Amino acid sequence: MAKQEKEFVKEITPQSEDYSQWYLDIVQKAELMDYSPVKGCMVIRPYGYTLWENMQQCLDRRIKETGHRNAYFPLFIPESLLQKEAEHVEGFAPEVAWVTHGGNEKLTERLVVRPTSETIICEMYRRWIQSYRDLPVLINQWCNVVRWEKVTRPFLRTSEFLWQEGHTAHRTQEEAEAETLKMLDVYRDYVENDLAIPVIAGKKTEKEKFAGAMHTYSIEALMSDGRALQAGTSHNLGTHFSTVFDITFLDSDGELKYVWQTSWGTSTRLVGAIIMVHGDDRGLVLPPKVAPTQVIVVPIAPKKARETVLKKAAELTEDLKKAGIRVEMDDREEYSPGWKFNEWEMKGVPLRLELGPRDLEAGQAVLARRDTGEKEAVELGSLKTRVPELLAAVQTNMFNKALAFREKNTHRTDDYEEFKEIIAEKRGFVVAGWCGQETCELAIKEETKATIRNLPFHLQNEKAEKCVYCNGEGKHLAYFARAY
RNA sequence: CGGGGCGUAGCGCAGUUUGGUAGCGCGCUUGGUUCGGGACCAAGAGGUCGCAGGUUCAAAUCCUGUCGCUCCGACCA
Repeated sequence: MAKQEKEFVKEITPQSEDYSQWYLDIVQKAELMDYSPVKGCMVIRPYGYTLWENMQQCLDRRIKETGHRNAYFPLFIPESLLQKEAEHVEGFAPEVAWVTHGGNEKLTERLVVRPTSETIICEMYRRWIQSYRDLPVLINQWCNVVRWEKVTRPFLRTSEFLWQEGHTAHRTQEEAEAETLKMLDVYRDYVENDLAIPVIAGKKTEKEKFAGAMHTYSIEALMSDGRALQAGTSHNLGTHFSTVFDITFLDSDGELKYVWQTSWGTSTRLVGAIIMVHGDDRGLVLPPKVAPTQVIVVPIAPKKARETVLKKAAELTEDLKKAGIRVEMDDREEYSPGWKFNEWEMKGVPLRLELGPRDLEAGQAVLARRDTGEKEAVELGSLKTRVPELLAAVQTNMFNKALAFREKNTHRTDDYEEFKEIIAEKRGFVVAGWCGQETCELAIKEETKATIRNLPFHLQNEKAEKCVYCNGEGKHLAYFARAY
């Protein structure tokens, strides 16, 4: 079977041969994106953009369900605003794009193209917030941001990318912390249930936190090559920004106080995660909940039966569409059924419905799953119930498969030699004790290229034996990995 | 930003060593036959050889510069 697969999809470099090339082949051949004339930027093609739109919908619904509303802030930020929060500027200065001219005239103050919108949003919050009655402010924005990257990869790191950024302001520290954690959990729920990607939720170390945050939480996923990917972050900004932007409110006790803020984001990078968590040598494998096309109908229409087959196939397509399924029929005459099978598998469509003369005679259709390759014959009358069942089964199976892979590739050790060996050879996550010292964190990074992805919540009550590096007291259990 | 690789038709490549009419496969167009895992026949279209200079009677080929993609390292969603 393995040999056969290779033959079928000659367009795509096998993962085992060159994982990076495999990834680059997929993003282009599956028509998710194309390179643009602008260095480091990409064009998201309709197939990729529909995927993104579906992802947006899933997350946007959750963001709204938790009481947030969408708004839009400007693309340009005056230099003086960005400069206000010292840590924040320092973090972003090397990668901002500057606007220096309007037409032919030099601007009196340079503008940055937003790398993130904390500063401009804070500038507005200062005007909008006066009383504790104005709080909390719960706003989200879907937009593009620009970070002048030196090394780019489609979806994973591009100079311009799409994302959502939530920005909230609260009356108390406790409320802000609760919001930060709540939104991280919204991300976890979204990524696990809609994208079928299991994640580790936890706290970032001081070294890895967002520039300007009091502390940062993240969800971390494991790609099929054993490298980790940060899938979403949620920051408790404390009063760092409200202090410098002077966002104050009069509390019920008559005292003027600074608001407590949060911000949180996920980006088109998650498209890259879907590709690398679920994809195989045949191409993309898309989770049914976000797949642009959930079912592709391929009629097998030899001349003598063409009309009856096409008619029935169109009818089935219509029925499934009415049942709320994203279904398309591929009745192009210039391609053979086999060619279409490979094409749609490469594009990751979760379910294929084959309908040929033999099926018609038997009053059935064949359903083929993208995730397992399994085929089954289904009575035409049962399709409307069987298709949703199978889509749900594919979704669940994809998550379980990814979870099993992550568990298999998560190793626990307190021995540094073993640690190095795992990171170098097996990759994946290594769970190890850490003393909390940045010196150890840095040394490990230098020697192994592995970073602390986060200090996971699910292990926060468990005692670490010792620091895997210095053998000192183990303050935390940390997830280490090489990361994208 | 440092080190390596690659830029020739939409895609994958040959041609560069030794300068002399720009080629192959796939794809594309037209017509016909096909259709249960990338079908076949026939006839066509398509390239300022990444870009800019230079050497030469003559440059895809030699020299200089530059841009892009990519891989490996330092910074980031």
